[in-house]
Amino acid sequence: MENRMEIYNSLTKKVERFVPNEDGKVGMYTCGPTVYHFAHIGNLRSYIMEDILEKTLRYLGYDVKRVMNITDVGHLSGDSDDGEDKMLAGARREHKSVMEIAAFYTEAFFEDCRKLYIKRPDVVEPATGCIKEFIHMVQVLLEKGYAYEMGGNVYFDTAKLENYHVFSGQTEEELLIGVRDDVEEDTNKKNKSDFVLWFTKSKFDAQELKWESPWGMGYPGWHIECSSISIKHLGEYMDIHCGGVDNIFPHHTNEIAQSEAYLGHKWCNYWFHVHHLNDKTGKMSKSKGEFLTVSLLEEKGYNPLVYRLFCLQSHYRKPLTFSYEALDNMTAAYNKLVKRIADLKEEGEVEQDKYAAYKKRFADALCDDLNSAMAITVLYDMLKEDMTDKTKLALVKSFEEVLSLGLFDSKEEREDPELERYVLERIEERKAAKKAKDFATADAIRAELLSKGIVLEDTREGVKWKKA
RNA sequence: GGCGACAUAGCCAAGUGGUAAGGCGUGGGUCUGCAACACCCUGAUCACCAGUUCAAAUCUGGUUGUCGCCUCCA
Repeated sequence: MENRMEIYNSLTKKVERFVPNEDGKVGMYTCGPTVYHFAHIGNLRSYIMEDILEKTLRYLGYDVKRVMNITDVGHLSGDSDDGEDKMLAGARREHKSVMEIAAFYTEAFFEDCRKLYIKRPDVVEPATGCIKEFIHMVQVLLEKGYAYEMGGNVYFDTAKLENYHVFSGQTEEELLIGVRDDVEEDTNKKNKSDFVLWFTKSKFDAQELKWESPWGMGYPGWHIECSSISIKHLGEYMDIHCGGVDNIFPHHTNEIAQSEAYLGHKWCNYWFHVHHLNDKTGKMSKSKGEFLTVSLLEEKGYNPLVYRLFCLQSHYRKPLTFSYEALDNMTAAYNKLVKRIADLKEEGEVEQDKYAAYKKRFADALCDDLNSAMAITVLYDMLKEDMTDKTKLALVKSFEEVLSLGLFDSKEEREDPELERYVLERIEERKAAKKAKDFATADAIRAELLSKGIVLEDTREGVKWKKA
């Protein structure tokens, strides 16, 4: 098939034509959440933009297989020996078992995704389900001489690689200068950048979850899971790997190191990284400032899809600053957009030439390094165009395959026959009152419906109503 | 200290060589029993300085600022 997608590749630092290994098929991997707490909306920005990427590829006709891991073990607060497992910290905080915590926050994560209309990946794999595969990979790395045992743990030997720092182009020495001083050094490591593949001994030894391994009872390091899970489901050659920019180092760097050492050849061709959501004070994180979750936005009266639109209006490779003012703006824009689409009628015929032309413009925008803001503009331009409503509706439906903004939701909501009958009755009564110049009664009816959450509007085409 | 990203109107933001898309808001107007909706009109020389060019927001160099990464983070 025709490959027309252009996408920025963090590996080459260039916008490149996207050409999958196998024509028409895409293997896509996403680093999933560490399920020790709720996801904040900054985390979700990545998943929204990855969702757009996946849906764009499908829109273009690719057969996409997308895999996501769930990190429910092995993600330490620090990668050195004294690190504390995030999961365990979460469990202690809430007086629950690690598995309970994992189950709860995994569910919460997908619930957030559902609210944001993020498609669930084809394969979702928890790390704890792949221990056998992790052990196998570590064994192979040991056999090939890329790993060593020291002090009870297995480490990856980064000195065995010529190009470990593939993303940054920095050398070992450069990275060491001025490095943070709050990290305790792990004296077992041969090289500073070596990382743990398998733990059996750590100062923090109260792990709930441990497995038998050739090196003793223990648990996997964080990086091994993504390599292993992706190879398990997508094979030895992967097309595109996604994640937030902060994963570039060390996580993705280490993934590449161990995967390519294990496989003996190039592993993943394209790396897609989404930049951060900031607030006025800087990067949004769980450890400072307001902990913004989807639920919190809902409590404050915001539709999660407004946040999705907010993300789509900016480029994934630019930092985005969150503010309530911006979200208020976006709410107004969103409501206007939905209303405009709800007012389209099933009239006329689809004008095929215009339909095709706008679909092309829309796809072109997305093919231009996922220019979602421009895709939204195409939507607005299309709605302004002089053509039948039927054509516009067909186009909105088509665009929604990628945008997933719930642009038809208000139409669906209307399909409540009982409510509709009642409202139409009241509208008739009001009409009669208005005709008799009894505006007090007319206003009373409008007020009554408003108290039930129904907003009336007198337009040129007659009275319209919607849920507030 | 090293590496990297970004800097466009009140807010969000597109635009990578030919004299600034779009959205929201603001102000004015049309319509209207009122309100709302809808529609029309309304705004910036692109952080700063220097350079390349017939031509720069767009390329080069520098300055300033903001943010990120350099083993917690999407």
